[in-house]
Parts: sequence; structure tokens; C-alpha cells
Amino acid sequence: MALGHAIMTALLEDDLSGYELARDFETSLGFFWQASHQQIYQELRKLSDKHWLSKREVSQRGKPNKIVYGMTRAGREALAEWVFGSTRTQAAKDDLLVKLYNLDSSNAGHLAGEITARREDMMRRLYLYEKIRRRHYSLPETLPTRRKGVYLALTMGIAQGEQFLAWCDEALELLATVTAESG
Amino acid sequence: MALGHAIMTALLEDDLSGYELARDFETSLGFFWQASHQQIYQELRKLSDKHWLSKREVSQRGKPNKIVYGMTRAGREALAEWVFGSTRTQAAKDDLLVKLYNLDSSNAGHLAGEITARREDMMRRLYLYEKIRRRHYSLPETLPTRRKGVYLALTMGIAQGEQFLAWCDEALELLATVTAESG
DNA sequence: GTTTATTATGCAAAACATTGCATATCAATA
DNA sequence: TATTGATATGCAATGTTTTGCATAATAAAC
Repeated sequence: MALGHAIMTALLEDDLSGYELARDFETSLGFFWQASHQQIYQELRKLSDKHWLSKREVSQRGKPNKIVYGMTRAGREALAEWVFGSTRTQAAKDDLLVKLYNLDSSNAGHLAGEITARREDMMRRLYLYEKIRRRHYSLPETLPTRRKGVYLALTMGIAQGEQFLAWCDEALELLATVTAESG
Repeated sequence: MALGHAIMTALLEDDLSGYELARDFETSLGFFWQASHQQIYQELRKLSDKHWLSKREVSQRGKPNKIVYGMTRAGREALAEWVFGSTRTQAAKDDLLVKLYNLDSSNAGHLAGEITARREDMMRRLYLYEKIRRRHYSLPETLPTRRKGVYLALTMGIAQGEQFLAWCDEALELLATVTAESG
């Protein structure tokens, strides 16, 4: 049940509503664990049924009411326990790579286009990552402990992203020779 | 329905039984799209119900009978069409990174252990990748088109894997300072 | 004042994945 | 001849994720 744990992780330091969680996920934990708002709302209900989260309704000026969730003691304990459990190596699933197994002269152009699009996505993401690093993680040695962990996750994202850009360039080069041959 | 497409991709050049597919997945396409044997058997039934795969029973000496699946014309068409569709950027899901967001002095040692284990997994996988590369992909320019695509997927796996090893080293170094501080 | 965008939450169905079990053939070994 | 291991296939239950739809409050723009 890792989505639940990801949500609790996001709630470690701030109480948030489902909407806020869904929005924040897009620019932080969601880099490493994506989830849709439907999933988040469902999971929040489950977690509060288990009393791992508490909830309270908050009235707002100029906006609909929201339901704000916060970690309970039991939630913190469950999360800490989960961290101590063991995870198996992540199952990779990337259909772009499966598609590459189908490369032929008729689809090489299309695949090059897909790679180009992904490359651009990754550029945007790297820009975000770097912005976050500059703002909040420029001196990793001096960070409080938890933030060092977040820093490492960010570092991972950056390194993988840069590697991906380099791979895209290599792939596009090879694909160009395929399309050229096909006339 | 990407699992179905991954299976059909594996059947592009050879007819295979469910058992053989499940086994082969572990050392080729499964690097990029993992699946259990239960999933594979279920999906094979669906695909043959749709007439995207044909099946025939094969008797063997010294082994139980097997059901061998092969691509139909309709299957090839459906697969080719799928390749031309667009995929969205892959949703990352890695609970090790979520766990890192929970770093504190009490779990730093455990997390370092998890990273070490993953590092070893990756070393083993890289060894496999390199073996495959040396054996079958040492001269990428001269490969037939489809194999060039497979080569690119392999290249991706290798580059990402090497990057991951480097990240692990960096992470372990930083984690060591955390555990040291905590006494 | 009507439309559009943002904030906010959710249901229901379908698709997909995991877990645990169940079965059966044949070869080799103890 | 009983057990173990590899081969071979599958069901059922549960859990997770995606997809499509639905609702509603308020602010801002037109």
C-alpha cells in the first residue's frame, strides 16, 4: 500500500486537503510516485477510516469548504514501520522501450517524434528540479536530516534526467540513419 | 493494454508458450515491462479470444504438453497501429525514493542497507546487460532495423543502470554522515 | 447576467496487477 | 517407491489504478 504511505509522507510536516495534496504531488513527491486526484481522495478516506489520518472541515473565504487531513500518532507509527520494511527492486514499465522492439523503417519517424517529445518533457522537468535544488538544496551538508533524504531523491531525479537526455540524443542519431535508409 | 502489446512484441519473431514467454520475459522484454506468469496466461487468453494470437497444442517428449501462441495477421496489424499511437511520459513509482523523504537518524542505517541491496541487484543486471551487448550487439551499425531498436532499449538500460550505481555511492556517502551523527 | 476558470470532492465501472492456491506431467535422485 | 525439481497451466479473491462522469461554490471576465 505505497500510495497511502506516499500520502502520509506528504502530510508529515503539513496538514493538507485532498485537493492540495493532488496539486502538490505534481511538483514534489509526485516526481517519484504519481497519483490522480481520484486515487488520492479514495486513499484519504481509507487512511482516515484506519485512524492513520485525522480530518477536519475548514471553511474558506471565496472558496468551497475543504477537508484537511493530518497525521495521527498511529499514522506516524505505521509510516515509520513501513520505512523499515524492505522494498523489492522497482518493476520497470515503459512502453516506449517496448515500442522500440518494434522498430522498422515505417515507424522510425514516429518513434523519433515520440523520443523528441519525451526529451522536451524531461527538459522541462529538469528545469524544475534545478530550480528546486538552487532554492532549497544548495548546501546539502547543512540540511536537517529529513531534508537530506529529499535532497538525495532530487539528486536521483536530476542524474537520471540528464542521462535520459543523453540517451535521447544517441537514439535520435541512430533512428535518423534508419529513416534515411528507408527513403 | 500495454502488457498485451509487450507479449505480442515478444511473439513477433518466434511462436512461444505461456511458460516460455514468462521465462523469456525475465531476461529480455521484462527488463522494460515486467509481468507475472498469471498475468501472462490471462492476457494470452484474451489475445487469442480477440484473434490477435493463434494457438496450437504441442506434445513434447519428457515434458507436459504446451500451448504455443503465434501472431495472426490481425495481431500484427493491431501491434503496428499501437506503435504509431502516442504514449505519455512514464509514471515513476519508486518507494525507495518515497522512503528517503522519511529519512531520520533512526532509519538511516536501514535505508543505507536497502540502497546497498539495490546496488547489488543493479550490478547483477548490468552484468547481464553487458553480456547480451557483447554477444549480440557489438556492432550496432550493422544490425537489421528491428534489432537496432532493441539495441537502443539495451543502451538505455545500461546507461540508467550505471547512473544508478553512481547515485547509490553518493547516497551511501551522505547517509553515512547521518548515521555517524546519530551515534 | 452568462460564461469560464479555479477550487473542491466524489461515485461507478472497468482494467490491470498481485497473492495464494491448485493441478498435473515427467525426470532424476535418494 | 517416495520425494524433489523443472515444466506447464490455470482459478479465485483481493487490491490497485484508470477512466469517465458528476457535482458544486466562488471569482473574474466578458
